[in-house]
Amino acid sequence: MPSRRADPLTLEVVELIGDVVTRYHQEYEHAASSHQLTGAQARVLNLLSLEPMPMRKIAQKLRCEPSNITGIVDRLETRGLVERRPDPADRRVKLAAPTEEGLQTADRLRESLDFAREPLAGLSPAERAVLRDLLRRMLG
Amino acid sequence: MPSRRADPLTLEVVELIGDVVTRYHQEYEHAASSHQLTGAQARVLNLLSLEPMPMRKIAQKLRCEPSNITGIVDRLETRGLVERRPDPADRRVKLAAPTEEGLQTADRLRESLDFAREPLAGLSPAERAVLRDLLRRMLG
DNA sequence: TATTGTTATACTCTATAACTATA
DNA sequence: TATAGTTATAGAGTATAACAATA
Repeated sequence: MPSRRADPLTLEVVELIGDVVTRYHQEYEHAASSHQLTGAQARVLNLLSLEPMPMRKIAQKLRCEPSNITGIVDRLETRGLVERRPDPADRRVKLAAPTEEGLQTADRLRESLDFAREPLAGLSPAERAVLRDLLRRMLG
Repeated sequence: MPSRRADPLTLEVVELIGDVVTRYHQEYEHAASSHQLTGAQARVLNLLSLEPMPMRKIAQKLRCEPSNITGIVDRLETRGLVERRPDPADRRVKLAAPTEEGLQTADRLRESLDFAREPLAGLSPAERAVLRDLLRRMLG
């Protein structure tokens, strides 16, 4: 791939997207650590609060090796936020599911995780629709 | 902060931004590892390729503790991509600077790091300007 | 044989605290 | 005293490979 020089406008948009990504991650980590969770733990807890799932599926969602999930769920389980249940349909499978306390933590986390909600408040509904359409096209 | 329920449009935009963040990070890590670098190493190398700087300043840019930078620069130095130079003005300071090979690696990395360039190719200049303005307002 | 989850291993990133050499 | 960089330490995330239980 030859290095085509992008125009200044494109470069600025690329940089702005990088800024959004940076801020998003900072606020995500901060929100997680305010609940004594790491970013990875918060992501798994959020995932499970939507729907209990096998360890392997968590790894697929997070795009990492299944062996990593063992440790992350171990730590959430030690904290009493998640539990492992047998899968009646397949005894090899363990279903990870949030406890009642885990669901509450996930809810409180989600409230502080809607980073974009505040900045979007400054945009009109029409502008938000434009932003939505542009982002959709960016993501293909 | 009470949990106000956001409208569907806002929620979709929030989710789309999350998708952009996810894809950005995946492509960043992939581009870095294609050069046998970790994400943190790639970020430091890119930073230094713009301008040599003291170890402490790298930590400020990356928003991490200075002690972490020692190891990251160590690994880049072992690879021959970065070198430590004395600061004539203050003998406590070590300036981290890219080697010739480090600059070349940074250049090749940058070519594959302009993630947004390709997706933006589908947007007209006018649409890019709209996106730029919306992102600017999001970032305050 | 193939799949699920785990264990063992090794590396990297991260923060904290203590150390050194300068200022 | 204060600052720059390092070292030591510990915890967490990650990938790879090998393993037991089950399909």
